[in-house]
Amino acid sequence: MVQIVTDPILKVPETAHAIEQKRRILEAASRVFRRQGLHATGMRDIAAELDMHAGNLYYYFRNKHDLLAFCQEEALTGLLEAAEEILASDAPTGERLGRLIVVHVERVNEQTPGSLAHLEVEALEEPWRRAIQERRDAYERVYRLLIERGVEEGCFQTNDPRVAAMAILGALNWTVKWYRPGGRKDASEIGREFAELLVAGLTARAKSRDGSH
Amino acid sequence: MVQIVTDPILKVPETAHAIEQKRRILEAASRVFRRQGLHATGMRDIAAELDMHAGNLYYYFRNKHDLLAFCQEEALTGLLEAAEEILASDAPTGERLGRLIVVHVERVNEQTPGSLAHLEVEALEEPWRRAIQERRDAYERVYRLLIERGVEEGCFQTNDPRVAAMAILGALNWTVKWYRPGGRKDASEIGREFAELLVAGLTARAKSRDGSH
DNA sequence: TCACAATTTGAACGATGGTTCAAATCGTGA
DNA sequence: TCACGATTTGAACCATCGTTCAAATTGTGA
Repeated sequence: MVQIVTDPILKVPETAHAIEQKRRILEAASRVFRRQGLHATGMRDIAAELDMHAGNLYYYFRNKHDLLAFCQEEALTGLLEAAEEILASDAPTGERLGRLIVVHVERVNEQTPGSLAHLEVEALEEPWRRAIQERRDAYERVYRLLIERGVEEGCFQTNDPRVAAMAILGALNWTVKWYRPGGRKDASEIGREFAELLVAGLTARAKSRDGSH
Repeated sequence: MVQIVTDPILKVPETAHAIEQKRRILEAASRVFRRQGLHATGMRDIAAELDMHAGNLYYYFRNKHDLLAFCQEEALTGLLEAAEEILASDAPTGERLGRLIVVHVERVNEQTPGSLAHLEVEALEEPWRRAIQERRDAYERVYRLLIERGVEEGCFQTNDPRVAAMAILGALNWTVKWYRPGGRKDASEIGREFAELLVAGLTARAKSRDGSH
């Protein structure tokens, strides 16, 4: 994982135990953030989730922002890797966008750490915020570039690919506000229905524009 | 404005000055909430925005939750009124949905108090939370019912009107995270482009389903 | 001008939560 | 078994923030 802060690196011996503890702390933090909400979660809550004391968290993380940024970093890394994989495939553009949508909804709703990716970057202070914001921007660009490519190919039609990308990402990100595992539909189904709606919104007008249907 | 808390009503003489002060406080609170973020805004910040002291806020509002709920209540009232007006019109269903979308984006981004409507209801405690959640649910139902009506009429096609409604509302609500007044496009333009994309996503497959085009 | 209600002030209080760190405990290799 | 590094504890500290309220100030009607 790329070091994302510019302060002197916190010196923790990279023992197997330390690596495992950091992973456990990040996972616990994500669960509690998701369950209680970001702002209602304190360091004591995260520590309690692991039957440890808050002081211990500071052995592995510089401060709360450091911990939160690691959570978001990991989530964004997962999304970016998934995005690269999908972009590298030779599927049609519309199908690629659809798969991006499904993967996004799945990852932010069904996997920890996941739900915090770029959702509340404003809860971070500098320099963590900038680091995460850049990763987030890179992820948004994936959507915009894919939409632009679709417009070039003639299979999408939109006046402003960036606005379309933001609309799509908004729909996807807002799912963490209302979707709960264990309901009538799982995140994959939600993702697929979102993909149908949102991709159709782009392709429909391309079809009616070029008259071929 | 309907009294939304069940605690004994805070006794403030309804003088012209008091009414004007509450309005000014709500407007200032919305501005600061919007500028700094809900959780980074304290009572002292809101008071400072009006060159007054935090203690004074407690003359007009029971507590911070009361103030926040008033903000959200006002925003939701505006949205619900606009929704009722649009539903009462005799425009085609797709056009009505489009107008709802535009009005929503405009209201949450260009008007104070606006941006806080149902965005962070989880920041409220009971009984304020329940009151706002009910209003919010009523507003979501407007979208779902309109989509269901469109499906019945054959101009929309979707497997799950509720999921479609949530996708649309997610796209709309997320605009407060990234849209800033003064950019290349105003909120109305953003709203119109959203409407094109999202309504097209519903109508497109209805067209391809019934084969008439 | 005065009495009184309305309104504002601003210091203080209590709770919360991030953070620190000396001491204690644990784990490991010799 | 022991020394030493790794890790954890947990109380304390400090800052912040919501809230209170006695006192002061302002506004208004008689």
